[in-house]
Amino acid sequence: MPKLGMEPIRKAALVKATILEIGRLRSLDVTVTQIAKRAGMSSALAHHYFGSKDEIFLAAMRHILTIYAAEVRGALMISKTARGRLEAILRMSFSARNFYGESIGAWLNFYVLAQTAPKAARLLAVYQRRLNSNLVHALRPLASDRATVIALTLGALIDGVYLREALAPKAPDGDAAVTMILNYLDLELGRNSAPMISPSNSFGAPL
Amino acid sequence: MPKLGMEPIRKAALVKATILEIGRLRSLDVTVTQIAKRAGMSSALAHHYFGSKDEIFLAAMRHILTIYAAEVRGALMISKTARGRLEAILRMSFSARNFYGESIGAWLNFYVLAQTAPKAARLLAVYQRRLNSNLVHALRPLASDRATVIALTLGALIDGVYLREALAPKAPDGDAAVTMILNYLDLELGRNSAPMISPSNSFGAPL
DNA sequence: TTTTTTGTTGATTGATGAGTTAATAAACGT
DNA sequence: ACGTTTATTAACTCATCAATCAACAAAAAA
Repeated sequence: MPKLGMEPIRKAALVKATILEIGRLRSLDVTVTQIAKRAGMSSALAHHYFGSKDEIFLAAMRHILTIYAAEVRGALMISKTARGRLEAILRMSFSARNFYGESIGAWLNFYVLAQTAPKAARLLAVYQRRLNSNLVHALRPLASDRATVIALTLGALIDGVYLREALAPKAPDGDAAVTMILNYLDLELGRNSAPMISPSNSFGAPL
Repeated sequence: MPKLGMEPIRKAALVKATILEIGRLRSLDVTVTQIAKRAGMSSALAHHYFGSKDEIFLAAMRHILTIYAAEVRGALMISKTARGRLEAILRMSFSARNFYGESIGAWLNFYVLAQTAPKAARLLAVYQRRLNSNLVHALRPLASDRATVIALTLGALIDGVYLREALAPKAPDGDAAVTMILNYLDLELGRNSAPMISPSNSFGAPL
């Protein structure tokens, strides 16, 4: 009983199932059959729509990055101050959608995939460039010459916290992650002037 | 022509070959046959000595952690000041032995292994606890109450920088990594002294 | 000298899993 | 009505790989 127009539906289901399964097993050793079963279809159909397992993985990765990018874009638009934009980027990086069990597990494994799959590496490079560009942009008015260094450090910090959460047996705590990184940021910005609009800086003002 | 006492030699060769192959392929999808061949023996012999592929991986991981721990211990012993001890930990984390292509690639993959193999997770937990304890210990006299927070941040930064180097197509730069992290550290400690020993800082002093 | 222990490998087994094929069927266009 | 396109899967092929086995060789112990 072939209802037509199934392609996008099936593809979306497969992408979702892929992220779920990778997150659940915390490994890229997920079989196409597993993914397909969770998505409610046969493995043959998965191959029919995506051609290969690699393509399924790439589609899942693309999806995660797309969601994340959209969230950051949205949050940036409603942020007026430079400090607010930085905080927005951080909050989105550890938002509920991106920072829960399945996504975190999938992330780490995508990093691994990027080590061997050139297409995955390119996707990840795009994400990293965009993140860095966003950070530098927001930092420029606050720390003109040191913007690039701070952006690099922030990027590394984000990845590091993510990595540690991926390993932690406990449930991830996005707020704690953001607080920790903001602490570093305020330390950096507190140094050379930097118009301190925002609260929660080292002067002890409450959030 | 069986010379006796081969066991430790063979095992060491296999461990070395494992790290090399995982680093080279940047993936845990290394076959026992590949490892054994690089170590100059048959896959059957590898199984004979280690019993299973998992045990081979664990031995390799244990080896890397042992080397790293020994280096840190050694560096800590000859450091007199608290600040020197912190710098020592950082330098060792990005030292030549730990911070070159093969080891970096192996590291990231051991993190992945730890997600599924409980024994690997335990090993990694030991490393993380020891690192944190070392950091807190060295930080205590410099930032008594904030020591734990700073230690956590440093740990995340180390992992984050490592992760990014694992992905970068270019050759790793340990000095740059250390400088970046020391920058954060001095910022935290800045309030109370912190002599600027390190080169290549924002003052533009040449190496 | 016989027996046991240690070292070693080619060949085999058994499982698993990616990708293909052949077939069925319902919708759509003409 | 009829051929084409889209949806779908059971069954199959083919490759890979971890692990085991059977066998041989040499040193050490008895």
